[in-house]
Amino acid sequence: MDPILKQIKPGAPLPPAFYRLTALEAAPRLLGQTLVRRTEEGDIRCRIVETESYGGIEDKGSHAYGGRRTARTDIMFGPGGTAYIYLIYGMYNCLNVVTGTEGDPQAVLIRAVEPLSSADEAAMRRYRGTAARKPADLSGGPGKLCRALDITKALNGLTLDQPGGPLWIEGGSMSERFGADEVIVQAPRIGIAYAEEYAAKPWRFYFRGNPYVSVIDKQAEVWPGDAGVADI
DNA sequence: GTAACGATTATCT
DNA sequence: GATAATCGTTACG
Repeated sequence: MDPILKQIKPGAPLPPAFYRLTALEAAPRLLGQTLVRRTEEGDIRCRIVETESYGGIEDKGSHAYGGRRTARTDIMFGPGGTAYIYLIYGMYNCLNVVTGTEGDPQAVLIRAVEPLSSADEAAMRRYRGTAARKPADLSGGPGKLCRALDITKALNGLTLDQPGGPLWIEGGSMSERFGADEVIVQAPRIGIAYAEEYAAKPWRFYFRGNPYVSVIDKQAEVWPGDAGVADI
């Protein structure tokens, strides 16, 4: 059993130590956890099913590459446990979970979620506006899930490690996280062709076969899991 | 000041 | 598969 996952309790906020992990350690372990969005009309709960790691100043795919600490990226350099939300292509917001320690920019992009109940799905459909014909249309993609959950830059910098705010993360149930046919796979990240040797790093993680995943990679390999991971 | 572009998506062929 | 949409951020001067 993964020593980090062992400390995650279903329905409870993720332990503070989780947010001190590197993005590469945290990204596969955020799969199956519950993202909760509190709106004026009620809570929307969904399960994280696809993530990407953006870690460190050496990662040419990261906004913080080379140590770029600007007004936009500043939140990535702070301690883990906050939301880094940015606007992409002038149209879509993207949600990241900041991890790591002060001064070390680490972030996990949330690329796909699935609603936990039909009520959650209905609420997400309302925010999306368009008729989602298949699951991935609803919340399979970083921009789509932010639309479906009404996540905008107004929530940038928000704390994610304690419940009660507009957005937080709770442990998912172990049965949900490790269903009989549920396997975590890893593949190269999406949309970072410019990142040279970092473009091919297999730092995208998702549940194989999950219909909400944004892009299926036929060459994806099974994530090896907890080998070599220390207790937190 | 200003130009180039992006961790994307919807729509059209 | 190709391409338009649309604007904040970034780098450069």
